[in-house]
Amino acid sequence: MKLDNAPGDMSGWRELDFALNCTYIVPDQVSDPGFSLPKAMTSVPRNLTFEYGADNEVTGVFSKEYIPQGTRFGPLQGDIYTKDNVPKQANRKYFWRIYGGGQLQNFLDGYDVHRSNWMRYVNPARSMAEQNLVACQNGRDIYFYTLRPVEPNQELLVWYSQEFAQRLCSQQDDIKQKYMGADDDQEPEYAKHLPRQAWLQERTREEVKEERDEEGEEKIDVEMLERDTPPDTPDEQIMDFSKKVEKEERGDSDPQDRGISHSPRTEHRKPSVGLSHPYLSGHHPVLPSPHRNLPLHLHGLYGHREGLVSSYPLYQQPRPLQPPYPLLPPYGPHYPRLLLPSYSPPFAGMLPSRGPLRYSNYLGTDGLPYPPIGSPNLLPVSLPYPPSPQGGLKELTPNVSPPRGAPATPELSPLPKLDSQHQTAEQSPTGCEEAMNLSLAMTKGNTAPRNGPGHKSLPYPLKKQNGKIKYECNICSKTFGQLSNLKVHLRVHSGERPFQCNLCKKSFTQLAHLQKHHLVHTGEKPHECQVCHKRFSSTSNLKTHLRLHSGEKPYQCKLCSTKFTQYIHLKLHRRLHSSRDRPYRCQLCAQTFFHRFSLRVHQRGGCLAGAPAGVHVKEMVERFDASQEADALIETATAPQVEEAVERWLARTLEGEGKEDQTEATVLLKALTAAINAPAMPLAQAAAPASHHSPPLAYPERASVVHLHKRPTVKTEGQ
DNA sequence: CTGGGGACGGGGCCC
DNA sequence: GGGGCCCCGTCCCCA
Repeated sequence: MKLDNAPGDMSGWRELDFALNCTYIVPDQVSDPGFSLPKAMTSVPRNLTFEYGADNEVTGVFSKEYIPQGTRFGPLQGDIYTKDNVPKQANRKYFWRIYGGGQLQNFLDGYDVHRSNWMRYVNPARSMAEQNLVACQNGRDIYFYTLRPVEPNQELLVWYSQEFAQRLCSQQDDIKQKYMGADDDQEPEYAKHLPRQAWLQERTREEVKEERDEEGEEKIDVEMLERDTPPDTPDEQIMDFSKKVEKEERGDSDPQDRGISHSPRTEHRKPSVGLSHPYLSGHHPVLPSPHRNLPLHLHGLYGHREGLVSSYPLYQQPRPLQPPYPLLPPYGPHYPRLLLPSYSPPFAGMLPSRGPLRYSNYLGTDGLPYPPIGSPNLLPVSLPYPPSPQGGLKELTPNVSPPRGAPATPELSPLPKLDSQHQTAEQSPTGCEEAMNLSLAMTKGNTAPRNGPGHKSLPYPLKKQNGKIKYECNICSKTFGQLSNLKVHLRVHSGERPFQCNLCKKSFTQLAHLQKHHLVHTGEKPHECQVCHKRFSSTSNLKTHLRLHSGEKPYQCKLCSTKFTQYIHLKLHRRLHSSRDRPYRCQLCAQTFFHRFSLRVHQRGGCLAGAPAGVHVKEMVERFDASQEADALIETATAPQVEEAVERWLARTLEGEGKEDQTEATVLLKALTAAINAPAMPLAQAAAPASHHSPPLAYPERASVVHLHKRPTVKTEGQ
C-alpha cells in the first residue's frame, strides 16, 4: 500500500512536502542510558548498520534491509548552544544552525557521540546519483528522508533538500552581493564578518553549477567540502549557510509561532536579503496558503568528514510539484499519511493552531511510535538558553504551558480554555475552529455553570458537615477532601472529557491522562525496570512487571490456590471454575461441587456458614474440590482414597501458605474426610447429583478455635 | 489457559 | 482552586 503511494521523484520537494508526505517513520533505537557505548553508536535504527574503518571508527551508515522511499529518519540530535554559549574550544565540525524568527537561534552540535545520534555518521552524497537521503529541517529538527528506495547493504548518503539548498544559495547570494557592492543596507550583520573564502566558495559553486549544466552531470567538487571553519573560528566567521529569509508577519500568526513562519506575502516576493540569483527565482509553485506557512529554521550542514559542506545546489533546477499533488493533501478525511503500524494519522486541523504549521511542528517534535534517543520532546526543558520571544522553542509550545517535564508538543496541549480576554477560535483570523472545538464544547455543549468561583461553580449546592463544606457527589454520594477532586470526579458522571489528543481525537477527563496517553504516540517509556532495564510507559505497568522479578503473585484463586501477578488473570482463571458444571449441590447453602465426595465432606462439617472455622473449612473443601487431586479421584472413591487425596492436596497447597496457622482446619478437614466413610452417611447415599442435604455433623468443639490467617499480601477472590 | 505488556480510568495528595 | 503528579485498579490484547 505504501509503495503504491510512492511519490516517485522527490527531487523537487520542499521540506514541508517531505514532512507531510513521508510514508514511514523510523525512530532511533532505544538504548539504555547506562550503556557503555555512546548514543551515536547505540541509536542506529534496526534497519541500519555501521561500517567501520581500520581504527574501528564508524565510516558510514548502511542499510540492512530494503528501506522504502519516503522513510524518515531522525531527528538529528546533539548539544544545543546559543550563539553566546558555544564553548570556545568547541569543534564545529558537526555544527548545524537552527534559525527561528529570522535569527540564529542555536547551534545543534553533533560532535559529542554521547549526545548526538547515529545521524552524525551519515556521509554526504558526492553526486546526485548516489544520494538517497535528503536532509530537511522540520520545525527545529533535522530529519533525513529517503529519496528513493534503499536496497540492502547500501550506504546512506545525504544531501540538502532542495529548499535547503536554495536557501543556502540565497545565503551565498547575500554574500556575493556584499562583495559585489550590493545593497549593504539589507545585508545581514553577520555577513560582514564572513571570510572571503565563502565568496570564493560561492564562485566554485557557480562554476560547478555551470559545468553541471553543460554536461548534464551532477558532480560535487570534493574540494568544496573542505571545511573552512576550524574549531576555534569565531561564531561570526562560521560560514552561515542558513539564514531565514523572512521574518514572519505577526498579524496572521499564532503568537506561539511568531518568527518562524513565512507569510504568504513575503515568501514569494524578493526577500530583503537579496534573492536575485536566477536559480532562486520562481522556483516554487504557489502552494496553497497553509503550505506557505511552513516554519523553516535554516541551518548549516557540516559534514563529519568533509567539514563544512558548501552550498552547492545538488538538485537540478527546481520545478513545481505537478498538480495534482503526488499525494493527497493532508486535509482530507482519509489523509493517507502512513506512519508505523497502529499510529493514527494526525489531523492537521485538530492541532491547536493553524493546521499546516502545527502539523509541521508536530512532525518536528517527533511524535514517534517508538522512543527516540534523548527524546527531543524533552529537549526544550533542558535547553541551555531561554526560549526566544522571536520564535525558537516557542514555536513548539502549545497554547498553554506544557506541564512540567512533559514534552512541549502541541498535540499534548489540553484544549485551551476560552477566555473573554483572549482570542477565541472563532475570532481567530486564521480560522482554527477545529483546533478549538472542544474548548467550544466546554462552554457551548455543557449547560452546567463553569468557571465560577469555588464551590459555587458546581451545578448543585454543597452541604455542610460539622461546619465544613462536604464535597459530596450528588450522583454517587462519594465524598472528597477537596473541591478540585470533586470537580474532576463529576466529569465521570457528566461525560465531560476536556482534554483531547490532537493526534487520535481521544479525550480524557484529566490532563494527566492525556499526558500519559501521549506516550502512546511518542513511544516514550519513562519508567525503567532496574532489574532487566525494560522500560514502561507507566508506573503501574512497571510495578506489575516488577512482580515478575520479585515473584510476588498477590492474586490467588481461592479454589485452586493458583496465584497470579495480575488481577485480571485471576478473574479470567476464575471463569474456568465457574464454567465447569458442578453437578453436586448442597441443599442447605446451594453450594455446588464437582465431586460427590466433596459434597459429602462439605455436608459433614463445611456447611456451617457463619461459624468462623466453618467458613474456612468450607473454603478448604471448595478448594479441594477444584484441585487436581480431587479430579484424579473417581467419583466412587473410597473414604481412605479421598482422605489420602486431601492429605496430598493439603501438603501441596498449604506449603508456604502459613500452614502452621491452618493446622486446626487441616485436622478438622481430615476428620471430616474420614467421617464421610461413616456408616450413618455412606458415601453412596450422598452420591446422587443434587442430593438431599444430610444434617451436618455436630460442630466439633475444637473447631471454634480454628483460625485460618490469610497472608496479607495475597488477595483472594472476594477480598 | 496463562502470562506479560499496554492502555486507560479514578482518585488522592501536594504545590 | 486548579494543575501536576502519582498510585491503584481494571481491562484488553497477544504470544
